[in-house]
Amino acid sequence: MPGNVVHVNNPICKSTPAQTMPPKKSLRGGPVKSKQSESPASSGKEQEDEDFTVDVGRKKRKAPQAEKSGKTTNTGAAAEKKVYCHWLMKSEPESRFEKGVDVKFGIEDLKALPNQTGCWDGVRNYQARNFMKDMKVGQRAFFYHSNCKEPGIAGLMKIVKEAYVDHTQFDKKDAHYDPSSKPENPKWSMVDVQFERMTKRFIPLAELKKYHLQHKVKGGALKDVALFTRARLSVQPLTREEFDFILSLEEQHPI
DNA sequence: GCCAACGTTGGC
DNA sequence: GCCAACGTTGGC
Repeated sequence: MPGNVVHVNNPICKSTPAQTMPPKKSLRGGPVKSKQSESPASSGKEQEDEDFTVDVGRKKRKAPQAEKSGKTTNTGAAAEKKVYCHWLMKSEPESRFEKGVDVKFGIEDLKALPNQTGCWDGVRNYQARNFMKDMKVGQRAFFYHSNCKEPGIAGLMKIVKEAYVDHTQFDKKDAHYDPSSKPENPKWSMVDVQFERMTKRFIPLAELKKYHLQHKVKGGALKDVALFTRARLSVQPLTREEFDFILSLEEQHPI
């Protein structure tokens, strides 16, 4: 573990939710409490999730600047919002300095945190943030290694706390400080995630791309996967089919 | 290090 | 609201 937990910082996680830490490096203390137990969603049984769409009536254009998420221009008509239950979240496993701060945070870093749990902070893109706001406790996400020697999926994690204010937006020392965001009206959110397991084998981006290209032609689960159709999004939704297909690759020989 | 894709900003 | 300039992401 990082000598001092201190800066595991990335577009991601640092702190451990629960955690009481020396006041000094605060940040880390994490966001307040982490009641990991009583989580709404996971009470009772694992709700078998299936993707579906919800009628959200007409969209209210709130207004923040560029806050348009999809291309759904919505002129009054009823809008539909797809509900996802599976996710892919990107983080960089290799050191890189942003504003003097190392943003490295690979799956091993998550695993090394107390309770193998951390908060996914640093997301500064509205679409990605909105997807995090849609996440529910108990849902699974792939931990994707980006901007590194071998990009691809390294493991699985679970959402253990739903979206709440990302405190790093107010921290001048943080790599993702956002001076335009005010505490009275925070712009950015984060969720807490817990390491679940490594995938049985690393699933390289290049392999996923081969399937994507193949599926675009012949049809298949990955024909529209966000990893390629919305490549720059750091938090992406996956349909159940996409998630299951990718997970099944663990058992297959690489192509 | 290059650069394509695409998100954000800000003038008009 | 349009759109050019600019900035960022992230594969290669």
